[in-house]
Amino acid sequence: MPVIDSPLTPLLKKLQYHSDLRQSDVEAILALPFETRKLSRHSFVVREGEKPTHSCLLIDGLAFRQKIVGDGARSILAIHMPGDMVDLQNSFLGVADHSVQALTDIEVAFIPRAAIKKLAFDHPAVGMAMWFDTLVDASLFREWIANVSRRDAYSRIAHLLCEFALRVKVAGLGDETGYVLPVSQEQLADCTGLTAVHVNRTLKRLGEDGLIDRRTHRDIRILDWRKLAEAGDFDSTYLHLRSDDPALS
Amino acid sequence: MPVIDSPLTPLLKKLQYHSDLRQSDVEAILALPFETRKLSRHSFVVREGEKPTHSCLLIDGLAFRQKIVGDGARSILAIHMPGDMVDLQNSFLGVADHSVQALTDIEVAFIPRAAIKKLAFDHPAVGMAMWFDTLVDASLFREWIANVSRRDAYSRIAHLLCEFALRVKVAGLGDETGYVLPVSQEQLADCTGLTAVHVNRTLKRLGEDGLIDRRTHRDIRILDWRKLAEAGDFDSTYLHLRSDDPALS
DNA sequence: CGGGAGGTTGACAATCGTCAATCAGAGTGG
DNA sequence: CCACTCTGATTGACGATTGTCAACCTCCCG
Repeated sequence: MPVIDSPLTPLLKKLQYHSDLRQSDVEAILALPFETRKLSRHSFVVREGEKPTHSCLLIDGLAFRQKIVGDGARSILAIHMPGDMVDLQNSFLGVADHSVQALTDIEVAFIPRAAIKKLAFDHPAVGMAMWFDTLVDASLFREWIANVSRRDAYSRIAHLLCEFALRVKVAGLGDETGYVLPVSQEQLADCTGLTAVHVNRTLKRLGEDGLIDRRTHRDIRILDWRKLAEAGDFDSTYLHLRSDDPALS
Repeated sequence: MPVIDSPLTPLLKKLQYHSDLRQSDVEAILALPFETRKLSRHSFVVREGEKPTHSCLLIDGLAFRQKIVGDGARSILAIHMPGDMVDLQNSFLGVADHSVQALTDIEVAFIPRAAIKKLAFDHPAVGMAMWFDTLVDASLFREWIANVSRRDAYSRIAHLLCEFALRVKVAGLGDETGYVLPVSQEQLADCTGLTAVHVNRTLKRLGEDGLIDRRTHRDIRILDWRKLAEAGDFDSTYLHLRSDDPALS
C-alpha cells in the first residue's frame, strides 16, 4: 500500500511506531483537516494563558516547551522533533499552562481540536495511540524532573546529550556519533536548571574528559558513548523505544 | 440516579470531574473487574523495571512516584490522592520506568490492563476521560520541572505547600487553612531536589515569616495564603481545576 | 523503658550563580 | 568587500545558596 505523501505523514509514522492501526484508522488520520504554516525561529506556537482551539503538529524543524517563573527565569520542559503533537496538552486542557516556541525555523500543521476529538471517538485505536503518546511524553517529563533535581551539572548535561543523541537517531537526523543540535548554551541551561555560564564550563569539561568534541558550537560529536552514558546515568528505558528500534543498536 | 457504592467510585468521580459520561459509560466503568488490596506504608505498588499487567487505582490513602538515580539519590515525581490511577503509565508502557510506593497505609484496586484497554475501545468517552487525566498528570510534571529547576528553596517549598493545600481541598481532606500532610522532611526534600536539612531550615523560615504554622510535625496550618502563594510563585492554572470548583474560592 | 525514625541545629565545604570583560561568528547595510 | 552590530560563547574573580557531617533531641511505638 503506497504511503500517501501528506504533511500528516509524520504524525502517522509516530502513532504507528507503538500502535497497530488498521487501514481505516490510517485513512481517518490522513483525512484530518489541517492548515500548514511556516514559522521562523523564536516565534511562538502557543503562549501561556491562551486558549488554543487547534492542536499543532510539528512537521519540520525543532520546537520546545517552556514556562516562565515569577522572577522571569525560564524553564524548558521538553524539546520536540518532527511528528510530535506539540500542543495536544494545551488544546485539550483549555488554558495553555505553558508556551511552545520554535527552536529553528519550523513547519507546523494546525488541526482543529474538535477534529482530533472526533477522530479519537470514531477511531478508538487512534485515540489510544494518541493517549499512548501522551504517556510517553509524561515519561520524559518524569525523567527531566529526576535529572534536574538529583543529578549534578556534569551528569545533567551528559544525560541530556544522550537523550538527544537517541531521539535524533530515531528521527533520522543524526546518530550517536554526532549530531547538530541547534540549541544555545542558554537554552541548554534552561533545560537543565543551570546558568549559561555553568553550562559552558561543563561542556568544556566534557570535552577535556574526552567524552564529546564540539567542532563548532552546536555541532556535537560523541567520542565515547559508553562513558557519556555512564556520566549521565543514562538508561534509555524511559524513552520507551521499541526493542527492535535500530537506534538502540 | 443513586451512585452505586463501589471501590471504583473514586475513579468514576475523578473521570466525571472533567468529562461528561453517559449512563452506559458509567456502568461500564463500574463493571470493570478488579481486586482490592490493602498495603501498608512504604510498600511498593510497582517497582522500576517490572512489567505490570494491572493498573492500580488508589482508593484510600496517599502514594507517590519515585525514581532512583545513579548515585542512589531519590527523586519524588508526584504525590497521589484517592481516585488517581497511580499506574496507568507503567502498565501501558510495558516496562515500569519508575516506582510507586505507599506514603500511608493505602487501599488500592488492581485492574487488568486488558480490561482498561477494552473499556477505552468500547467506550471512547471513557478513553478520552482517561487520556484527559493523563494530560493533567503531565501538566503537574511540567510544573514540578519548573519548580525544581528555577525556584529557590524557599519558593519551592512554598509552592509545594500550596499545591498540596489545593489538592487536599479538592479531595476533601482539608482546606487551605490547614491540613495534615503525612510526608517526612526527607520526602519533602526528594520532592523538591533539596536535602532534608535544608528543607528543615526552610520550613523554619516559612514559620518565622508567619506564612505557616507547624503544630506538630506534619500538621501544617497556612496562616497567610496570599503571602504563601506569592512566595511560592503559585498559580493554580496548571492543576486544571474546574472554574466552578469550590476549592478555588 | 528502650529503640528507632525523624526532626533540629551548628560549623564548614562546595557546587553553582553573579558580574563583567572579552572574544568569535553571522548577518546587514553601505 | 568591509565596517558594524548583535547574539552567543568564553573566561576569571568573587559570592551565596545549598550540601555535608555530625551531634543531639523528640516523639512514637512496641
